[in-house]
Amino acid sequence: MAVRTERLQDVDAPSRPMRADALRNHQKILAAAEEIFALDGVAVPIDIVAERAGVGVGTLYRHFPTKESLYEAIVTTRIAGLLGQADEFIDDSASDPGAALAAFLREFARQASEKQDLFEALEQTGVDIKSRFSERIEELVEKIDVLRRRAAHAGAIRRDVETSDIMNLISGTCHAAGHSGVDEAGFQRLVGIVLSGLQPAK
Amino acid sequence: MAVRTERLQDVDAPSRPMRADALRNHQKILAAAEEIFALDGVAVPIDIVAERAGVGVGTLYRHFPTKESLYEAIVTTRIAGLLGQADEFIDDSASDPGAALAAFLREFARQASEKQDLFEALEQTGVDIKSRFSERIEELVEKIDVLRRRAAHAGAIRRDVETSDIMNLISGTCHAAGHSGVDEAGFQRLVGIVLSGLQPAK
DNA sequence: ATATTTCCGGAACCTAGGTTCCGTTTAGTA
DNA sequence: TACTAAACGGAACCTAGGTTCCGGAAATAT
Repeated sequence: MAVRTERLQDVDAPSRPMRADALRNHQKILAAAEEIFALDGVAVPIDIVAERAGVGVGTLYRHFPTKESLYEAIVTTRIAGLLGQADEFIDDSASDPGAALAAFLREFARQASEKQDLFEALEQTGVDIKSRFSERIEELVEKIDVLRRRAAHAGAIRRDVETSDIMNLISGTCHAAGHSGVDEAGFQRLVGIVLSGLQPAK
Repeated sequence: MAVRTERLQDVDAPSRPMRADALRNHQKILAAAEEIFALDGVAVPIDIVAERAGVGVGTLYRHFPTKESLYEAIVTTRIAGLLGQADEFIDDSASDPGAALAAFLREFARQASEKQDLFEALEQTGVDIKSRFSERIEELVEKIDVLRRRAAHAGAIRRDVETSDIMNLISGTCHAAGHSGVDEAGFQRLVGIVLSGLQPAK
């Protein structure tokens, strides 16, 4: 779940602590959005989210001025989680680079496949710069790039693939898998194919 | 281009041949839609298509009772083209099965990547059955399945991949490539990765 | 307990895009 | 050329979904 609660009023505005009910609603909204966006994607009407949170739309808009801002809050949290996991793989210098990359990508794909919102965000990588979490995605790309370079250096994957290729393959696969309703097993098979495609030609 | 012109009135309705201007408009609409859908995808407002065709919306709706019906007409034509090409690869018993599959998939992917509408249609494979061209896609899957089986039998690709896997990988890749604006070269690289991922483990 | 201030809820508003309607135009025909 | 039926065009309509507004509740401060 991992929800941000602190600092809900603007910086340097020591006015007053947020009212108790307001805080409660804020979290209810985040929780509801997390659940519903994951299941149905961002296309879900905002009213549904409000209803699920047991709150009026007006209240929802008081906390998040825009549907996109709510979406952004959720996705940013999700990506933050991935960033943490990426770091673990990067720091674990024990395992071999090829395995580290593969393991991370599998995890990455697994999450993207079960959180509609996440992959909907990913598949926009490089499109409209307007979305504010694009810099989070940049960070993610950086980290994957580290793993990719190491794997390439170790000869575990081709040298001519770029990190953006990897992103495209994974997010594309997630997309297709999501839309045609394959099960977890089938999904991992797809990722497996992509991973073996990344290996150097024999 | 390849546009259907015949039989625009219902079957067994020998009433009268279509008026000349009507026929002309019909084709202008199809041509405009083909161009615009390919470029901008199905999401483009219907008014734009009408404008591009130099026709009022009313006229457009006289020829195609629904936006979806227009879309369907375009996509059906596109898929028909692919079916033809698939047959060529199937009939050409000279070339080796692995190469035939790869060549067809490359061509398939190339077309999907340059026709937004096509891949938007493909990525719905298996979702809503309502779209009437779903049976065309079935046909396509059948043909790809022939190529796949032969390639598998010849040992050119793994035996554990299903045709739906291939469809998912290709259409997913098209999707991602389309959304992140890679060039033709980058795109073929992605397809290449997928293709080599399909090969048996060394 | 009362005043003050924040917050709540949901009706109302606005926009975009698909679809329909109908007065006008034009092709086909005698 | 005049008549009729088919086709045209685009204003108007309808719906869905995001966003705003404001009178009424509810917390917190005094």
